[in-house]
Amino acid sequence: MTTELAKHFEPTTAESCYPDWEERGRFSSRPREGRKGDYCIVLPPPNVTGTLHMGHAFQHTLMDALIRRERMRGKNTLWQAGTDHAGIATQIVVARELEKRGIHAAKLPREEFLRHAWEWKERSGGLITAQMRRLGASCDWARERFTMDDDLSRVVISVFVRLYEEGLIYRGKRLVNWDPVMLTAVSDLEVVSEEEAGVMYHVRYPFADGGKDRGGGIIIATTRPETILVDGAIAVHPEDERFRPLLGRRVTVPMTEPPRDIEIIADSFVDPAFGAGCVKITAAHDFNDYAVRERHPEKNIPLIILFTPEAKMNENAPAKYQGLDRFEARKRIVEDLRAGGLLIKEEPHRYHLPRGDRSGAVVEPMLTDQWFVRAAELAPKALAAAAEGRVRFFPENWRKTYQHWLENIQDWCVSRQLEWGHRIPAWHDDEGNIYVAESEEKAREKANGKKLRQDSDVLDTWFSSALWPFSTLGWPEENNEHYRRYFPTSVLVTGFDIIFFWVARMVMMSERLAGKEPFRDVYITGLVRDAEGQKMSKSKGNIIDPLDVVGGVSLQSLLAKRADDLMTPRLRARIEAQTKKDFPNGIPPYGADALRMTFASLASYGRDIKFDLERCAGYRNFCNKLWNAARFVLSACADYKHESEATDAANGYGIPERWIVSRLQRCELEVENAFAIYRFDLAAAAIYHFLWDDYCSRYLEMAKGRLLRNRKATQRALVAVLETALRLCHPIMPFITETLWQKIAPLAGKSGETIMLAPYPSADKTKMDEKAEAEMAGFIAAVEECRKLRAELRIPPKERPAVFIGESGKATLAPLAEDFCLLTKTSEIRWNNPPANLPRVTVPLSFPRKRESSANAGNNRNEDGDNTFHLALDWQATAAADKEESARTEKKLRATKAELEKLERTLADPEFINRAPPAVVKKKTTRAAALRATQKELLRLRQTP
RNA sequence: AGGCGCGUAGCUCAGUCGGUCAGAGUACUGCCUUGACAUGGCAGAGGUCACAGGUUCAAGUCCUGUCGUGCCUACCA
Repeated sequence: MTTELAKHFEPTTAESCYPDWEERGRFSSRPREGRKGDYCIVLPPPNVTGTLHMGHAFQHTLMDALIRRERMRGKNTLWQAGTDHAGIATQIVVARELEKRGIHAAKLPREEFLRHAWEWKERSGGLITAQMRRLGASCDWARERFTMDDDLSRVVISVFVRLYEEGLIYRGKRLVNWDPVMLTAVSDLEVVSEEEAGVMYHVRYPFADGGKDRGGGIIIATTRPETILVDGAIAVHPEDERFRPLLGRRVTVPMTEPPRDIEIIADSFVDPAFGAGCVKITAAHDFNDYAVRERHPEKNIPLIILFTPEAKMNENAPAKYQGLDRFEARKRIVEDLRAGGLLIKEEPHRYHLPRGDRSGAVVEPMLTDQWFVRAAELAPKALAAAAEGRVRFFPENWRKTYQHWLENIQDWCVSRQLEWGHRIPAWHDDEGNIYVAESEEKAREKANGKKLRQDSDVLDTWFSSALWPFSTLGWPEENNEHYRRYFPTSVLVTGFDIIFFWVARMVMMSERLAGKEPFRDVYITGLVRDAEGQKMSKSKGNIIDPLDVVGGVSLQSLLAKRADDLMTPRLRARIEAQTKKDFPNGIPPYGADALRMTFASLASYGRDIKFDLERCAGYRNFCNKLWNAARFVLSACADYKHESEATDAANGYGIPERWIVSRLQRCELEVENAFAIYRFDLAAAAIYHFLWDDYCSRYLEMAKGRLLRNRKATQRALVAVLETALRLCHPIMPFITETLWQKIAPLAGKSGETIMLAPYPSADKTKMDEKAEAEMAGFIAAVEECRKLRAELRIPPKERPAVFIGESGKATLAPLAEDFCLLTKTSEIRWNNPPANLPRVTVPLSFPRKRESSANAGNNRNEDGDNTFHLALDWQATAAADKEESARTEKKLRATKAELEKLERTLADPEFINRAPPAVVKKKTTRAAALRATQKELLRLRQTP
């Protein structure tokens, strides 16, 4: 060999092939002659808020595996990459960065802030794509996009204009979730509610007529006493007898200046059993209350806004409260209520507080002008796409979640009061008219040259994301080659956390605008969590950077990454302690292939992926195993010259060669079935077991002996199977397979510059060999029984005793006698029933189904009438080993007896015989016969010593 | 409150059509540095499949309920 392989797999070396792939255009989506179909995945564009996390790496691995496999299967493939501007998230990050440099983002002119944001985008976007490359992602980088690229922005604007003109977008004053820290509206999806401790205040509103009945007023319960100031009504349940007499009566709102009266009205949303049984109605600051007002237009319930955008008390509050923060105001008002004798009761109360998911601030329902999409009009087609199976979910049950949301869909607030994003293409004149157009010029035309200013809002990020699958492919240019070829895309791979945010909205927009579904399949992945099942998050300090798993990281760097940014020292100390405990020596380098294999094997249909580095270590070992297998093959086949493919007979293939080839087909079939339903874990497991158990532990070990006897055929099998297996694993482990394939492929007579474009293996049924598999199954069983016997008898490893094998085993084992001796470290086989004084085991043989009834199967039946034979080692056990052996015998006997009794009970049941399928009856009968033989043998053994 | 999951070996999880289905990896125990690999080999121990009913000849698997647990949606002021 001119080029020796290192003794251990070195991931970094293998991973260095990436630039070559890229430079040679291996990832290109350009269609080629003779390709068999098209396959496209659009990458869910990562936010340019920083770097990729484990969840991204996980999903990217799966997408890359799909793409690489289809590329090898001969399709034109496009993996469309790109990043998302991620409006609010990025704006927060950029503002924070500026803060560090002493710049107050809020005070910057819009243009200046945007300049900083673009700088940040360049940096972050570069980091993200570098990370993806490091993990092996085979995106068509030449087509990489950003949601705010000029052409994509133009599409966003034109879609907005179109939907506006079609009446699907409108502007209106509506109650929206307002984030008083970010100073923007947020959609209901961006609000997280968690239970928190609060206080329920019971407050008396005096009767306006001065009546002293019922204690002189009505008592309401509230958690937000500060909003009393702008109450518009009191509501009770229409059938609540306690309050019925009060309907229509008026009460005075406490502490208003000048005092205001409001009416007691009936509305069935009030729960008589909760709180005081009656509710104050603050229509401008509560969604329920707003709805009450809409239901009772005749009552003219006032709609008074109490807060500034920062959630401070505005001019509608009495002078003494004006300018106070809402929570400060609450304290003061409670004090004043108490002083005025109107505070009847305070009790601790747990309730859900809505907070902005980005800022963490308590969100305020606020009446503002916003832009909305009439989602309810878009939903039916999106529902139909799923119902008709044009869009299929994997796993299927996520379809229900999708449907449920679409069936209950609300209008979508798409305006955000931010700098960073697609500016809404609407212009206002001084008279309050609005002109929606694709450019200022066009707007001015519509406005007859009036002085205009553009709406200062930008669009929700998800608005542009919803167009991503087709806008990146060239839509609305219907003739664009990529659009025609690759749309609808093949599969969307994403997490369940954004089914609402993104998946449903993409389908809605695509159905409406492109007239078809955006993707055929939706594969919903689980969410990557840490080894304890905690969600990975910066604030928890349990983030793992995927590249640190690939390349390793010292404890120091890890601590710096996790804790440096944290403001609170206590949190910092806790995270440092936890990190030191979890990774006392940092993280060793596992390599991209091992990480990818880990991700694949964790990708079952479960919801949570607990990421455990131990698992990763297992697959790193697997890489090393594969590496060393190749190393062995290369050294064993240094003198091998490939000759053209021939029949098994001409190849000189024996049973083991036919067996390993057959097993390979089976593995290929399993992988194919697994990929078809996105069960990457099953594909990974099939590959793992084939390579480790069948190829390495069994065939390769046998090959060591067979190379001496049947060199050429053994070499051919070793090389051909390994070469195919490398191609089979390539989609999951691209680097190691490319490196090894470069060395192995020439031996196998394969040409080609890269494994990436070599054909993907698919099972060849003619190479499945049931007979060889059955005979090898018998052989393997014999080897395992013999090894167990060795271990039980405590035979030192260096000893090579002879082995007795009963006559009925001869047909199966004689052709493999030398292999048997090699694998069991025995000297020779003596073909007669073991002498009675030696402990022996019973080995079952299996036969190919087709030949089961044929005449020669009978030759292998022993005196018990079942397909077994006896095996013993020519070795006198020591007393100690003997004692242990007899203990084991007892245990086996108990287990055998128990199973046999259970089986016999079943077989004795006439119902079972009558109703169960004959195949099952036969199976159990056979099993019972085998157990009886085993039991007989064990009983004999117990008496012999 | 509704919806969707989950509960299988110490840990992380497979188990598709009800019948070789009590499984894998990892951790653990013993032996082995044998010419691909100690990131390895051989062997071993370890589970009342959360619990209770039901359907069935047959249930980890299907049905009902209970307990535990997680997520999502909507919420009572």
